[in-house]
Amino acid sequence: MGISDIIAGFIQQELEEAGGALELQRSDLAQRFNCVPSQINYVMSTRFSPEHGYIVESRRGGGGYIRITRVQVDRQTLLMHVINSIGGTLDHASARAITQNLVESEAISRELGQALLSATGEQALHSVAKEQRNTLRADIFKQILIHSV
Amino acid sequence: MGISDIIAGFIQQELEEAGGALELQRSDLAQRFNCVPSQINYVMSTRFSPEHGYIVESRRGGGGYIRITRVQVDRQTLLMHVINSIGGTLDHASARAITQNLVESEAISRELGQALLSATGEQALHSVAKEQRNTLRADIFKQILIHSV
DNA sequence: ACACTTTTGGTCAAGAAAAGTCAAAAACGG
DNA sequence: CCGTTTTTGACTTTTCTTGACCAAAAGTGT
Repeated sequence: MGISDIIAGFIQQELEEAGGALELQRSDLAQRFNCVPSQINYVMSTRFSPEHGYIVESRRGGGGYIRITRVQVDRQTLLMHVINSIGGTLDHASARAITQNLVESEAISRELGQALLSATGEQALHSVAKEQRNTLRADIFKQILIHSV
Repeated sequence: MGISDIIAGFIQQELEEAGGALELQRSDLAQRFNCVPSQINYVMSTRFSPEHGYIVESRRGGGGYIRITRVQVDRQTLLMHVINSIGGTLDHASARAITQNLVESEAISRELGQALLSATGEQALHSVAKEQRNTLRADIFKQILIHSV
């Protein structure tokens, strides 16, 4: 087991104790585990990405920090389920149906639902050839959902 | 947390109590927080700028002051302004800058800002030819904003 | 009125304190 | 052996702090 796993484990434990949100300093962590600071970035991007159910915010400069927040599981699993169920293409009618479901089950806000439909509507995609639209629509749709977690 | 954050927090609290407008003295503040006066200018320009929704006026000389007024911009006109200012194409860096401005001025929520960037990011658009992306990005960006009003 | 002094606030640039990026090198699994 | 994941470190960018010097408004004495 490499150092990345050890660091990830430590963070998860801390997160547990802190109840889901945690603020730490990159250089501190690096020092504690005797690794280069950029290792922390690696751990963040491979194990605490939105896809994994975490939000990571940070700030540079004096007093900088890295804040990790674990996102609600219910919502997350539902969203992941939806994301995975969307294949490589998505037609407009399906997009509408899925969005409506998500909004009604309160997995996403009405506002975000509107954004999903706006971003993947015919108006937005009209410059792209018809045969390409459903592929693109799937990509955009999934990207928005992934990053909304 | 650095001193800038502490000062900003203090001012915001005072602003709250005073109902949105506040007059203070630079040297007083500096003394209270034990920092150089120019630190106050730094806090003003980084946290109470117009983009953050504040107007700051000041006067030098005897009885000088710094007056901070919280102002709420009309969301709709600001959005329309932005939408109109976006031409037929939009590169990723500009999209990021505009989004950040909108979020910071509270014209859109952080969530919608994230959606904007997700929908117009390289990830989402990778299936489309590079030469087409900036056009498409502009379309998507505008559609989301238009329907968010 | 006018010149001088005092009292404020403004600007800018240097340096320090973080965090981010990216790609090469190393380690690992099949 | 080959492809993927991990580890490192050189270089970049952002944010914050400090201090020296500048500019304006008010006060004061003539």
